[in-house]
Amino acid sequence: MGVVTGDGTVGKALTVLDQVAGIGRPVRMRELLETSEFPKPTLYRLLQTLTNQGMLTYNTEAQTYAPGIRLVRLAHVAWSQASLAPIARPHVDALAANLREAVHVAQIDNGQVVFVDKRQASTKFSTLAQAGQVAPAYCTGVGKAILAFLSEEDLEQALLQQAFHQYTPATHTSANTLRAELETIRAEGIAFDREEHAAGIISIAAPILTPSRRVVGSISIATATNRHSLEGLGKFRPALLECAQKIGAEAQSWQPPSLP
Amino acid sequence: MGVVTGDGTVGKALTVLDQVAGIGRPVRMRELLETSEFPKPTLYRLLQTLTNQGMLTYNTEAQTYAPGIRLVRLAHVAWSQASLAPIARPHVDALAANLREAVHVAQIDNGQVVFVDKRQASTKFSTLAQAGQVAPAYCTGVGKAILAFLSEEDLEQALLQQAFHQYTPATHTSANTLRAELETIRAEGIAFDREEHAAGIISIAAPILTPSRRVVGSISIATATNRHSLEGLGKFRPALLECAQKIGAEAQSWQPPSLP
DNA sequence: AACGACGTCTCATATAATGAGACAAAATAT
DNA sequence: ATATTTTGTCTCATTATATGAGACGTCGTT
Repeated sequence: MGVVTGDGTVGKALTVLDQVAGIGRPVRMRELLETSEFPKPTLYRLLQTLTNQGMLTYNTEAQTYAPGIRLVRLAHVAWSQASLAPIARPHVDALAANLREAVHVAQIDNGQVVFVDKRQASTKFSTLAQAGQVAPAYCTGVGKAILAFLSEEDLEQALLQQAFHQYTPATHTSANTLRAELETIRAEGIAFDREEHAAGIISIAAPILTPSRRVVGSISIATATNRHSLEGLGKFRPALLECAQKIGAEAQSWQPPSLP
Repeated sequence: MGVVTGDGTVGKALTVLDQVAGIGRPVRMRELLETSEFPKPTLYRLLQTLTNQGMLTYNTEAQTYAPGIRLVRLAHVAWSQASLAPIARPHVDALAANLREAVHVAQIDNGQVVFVDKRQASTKFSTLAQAGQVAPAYCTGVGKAILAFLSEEDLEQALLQQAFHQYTPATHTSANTLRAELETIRAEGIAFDREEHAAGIISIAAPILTPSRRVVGSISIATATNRHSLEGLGKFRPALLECAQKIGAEAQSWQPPSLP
């Protein structure tokens, strides 16, 4: 599920690359080996290949691997072409200027949502470093906002890719209860995360729809329950919808990366 | 030079990935084939593999390839770990707030410089989309600022990687004239691009040195000759050095990706 | 000094990839 | 309307690459 297997050595190398990238800090080969599907010499060789190619970097003193500068080079190209963030950013900045909360931009990818940008009026917080974060679709505001507007076929496919793991008592644990809520989201144009993914975190989200009603992503305002209530978040609905509508208008010719 | 060959199928796939990413817009297989080193079925299969893996996306209507969402996911991890930008950004924002010009952050990669961030007080211009851009080291301010502070061994290696192509009459065309200027840069702590890479474009740059005098990158202020003179750029020297020093202090434990 | 942990290397064997040529569909030229 | 060209896709005999058990070396721990 998710990452396609059966693509020979390239697939294996990318699996290793994902594993290193997923750790989020420099990591030794031994630690990678613990959860790797590959035997030690194979893992070693794949790490060597990726390092030689600049996709990973190796710290000889600490004996650790980390993402490499070639990945950074590819990163920016990918971000500017394959994500909504360049189109969305000016609109999200305008929205965020009037808020104390952060505004997120997300897209769907293999049934998960990828946060591609986060903007906040305050510049205290590093933004891009938190982009690229992945979350489940079925229990996030941004995820449900996208699911609700997928085509019937894409929705069925996406529902098969949900784990329905119960993160909190509020989490959907079946496709059927989720379907019912998706109907409501379609009617109201807005999705809420009611502490479904993490206790104490709520959000309000709107889908980004092109003029031809194709869903390409979503935006959300997330906050902590000790800062806002759901009712309080509801007040952001008009501004959020307007912002999403403006992004959608510019995204008519933008093509989201298709599912593998 | 630059990208290591001899890494089998993974190396080939990454070469194709770079080619698609380097185009900067969706591209058809035929166009890729024109400059590809691979025969048609090989290129076709590598493109299929990368698309299956989510590193590229394929638009069936336009029959074009473009970077895929999996690359975006990897992108953000790489950017936050493998680039100086997260550390540098708050300092560069503070510097840029007082300027009309853009401030760039760069790192060295295989003898070239990679721009990893660009900040400007005005938000009119898309910033991140221009990061990831690569330029030669020998004829850019950021490049010369880094070269001047490399170890003897790393400098020799980097000089071998310079093409010394003459972009303008001001461009260095030999290692010897460059070495002389690197001495001056070391003495003054500042590098200038005197229309060496592009006519009409000048910049002032400072290396980012950790407390242990390791060069990890550089920052620069670039402008057009019809907006500033070199003398005018010289006035930014104290602020640029201070900004670089602050970044360097925080970068002591940060490890730049090592050369493959 | 002995042992364990971890990274690195070897090579017989297995698997994956190659690329010329063929084919199909769409686009272009006549 | 028909012929030709272009482009993308597929096949398969052959070649090249990759595998992974076991061994080895270095470093850390006991």
